[in-house]
Amino acid sequence: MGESLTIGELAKLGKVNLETIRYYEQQGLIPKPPRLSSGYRSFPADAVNRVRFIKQAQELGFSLREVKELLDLQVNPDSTGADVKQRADAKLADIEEKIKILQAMKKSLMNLTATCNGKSSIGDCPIIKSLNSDKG
Amino acid sequence: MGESLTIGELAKLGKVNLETIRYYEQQGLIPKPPRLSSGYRSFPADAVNRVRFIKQAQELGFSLREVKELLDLQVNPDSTGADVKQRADAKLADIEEKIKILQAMKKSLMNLTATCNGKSSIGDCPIIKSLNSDKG
DNA sequence: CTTGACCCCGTATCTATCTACGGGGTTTAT
DNA sequence: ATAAACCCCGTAGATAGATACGGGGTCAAG
Repeated sequence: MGESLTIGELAKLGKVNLETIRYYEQQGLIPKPPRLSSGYRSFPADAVNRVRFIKQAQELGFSLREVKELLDLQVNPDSTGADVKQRADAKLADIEEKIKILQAMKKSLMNLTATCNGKSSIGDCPIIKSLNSDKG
Repeated sequence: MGESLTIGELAKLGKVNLETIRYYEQQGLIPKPPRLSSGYRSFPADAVNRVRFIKQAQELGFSLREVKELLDLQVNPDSTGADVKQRADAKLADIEEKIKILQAMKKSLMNLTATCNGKSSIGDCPIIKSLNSDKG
């Protein structure tokens, strides 16, 4: 353990473009890594996890700004525990909301595949309807 | 019921910009509405649900292209049930994956708030680590 | 029958998130 | 010690998803 990575290695392991790494660094999503005497970046091995986390969170509909907020929850050591808790709770609410909606979508889709299980025409199976339950 | 909406009303009810409605129509996410003699669009009342669905799905990380695929599941009447089922199952897998990741994030966050419950400094509560369980 | 709010369309502009380019140093394998 | 492969930086270009602009019709109230 404790291997360090070049930007290219990190990009490959994180399954993103090399330029994306530089972009994330610029945006403060990845801490600025130390440099070798050559000027090359030298990333710690666990930077891979951070890159993947960013990508996954994005796929869940979080903007990079929001991802940064999530990451800052664990990084910011000068914020009080209470402050962190408050922000974490807000994120938690976001997450729970997403889960709820996804579960409603899942239910509708399962209903759709059950209803239209291999033959009948569909017309208007209620994918949309099962959302929009109550929120405004 | 059966009221029809102007584009402006639809935008307001759907909580999006008016231009966004035209954009969605252009992109095939909203069916082209009939026009009044004036040329004004006349949307059915339930277009609101569609707009909201689109927004919600986006917040869950689906691109507009993917949203369209979801919507087409219910609209396309000339696809066989089996075809629809296959595509629905694919979407279902996407959704379940998202739910899984969100649940992992939720767990980590809850752990974080529990651990750092109002006082201790945090340092490196494992938000990131609990993701990246196994997928590649 | 005018005024303000609303709609039309086409086109241009904006933001977020990358991705590519170009000219140059560095490392590595032969 | 040289060629391939990699990295640096700054800047430009690409893509998705809106948003805005501008010149002009339309509708409803007074």
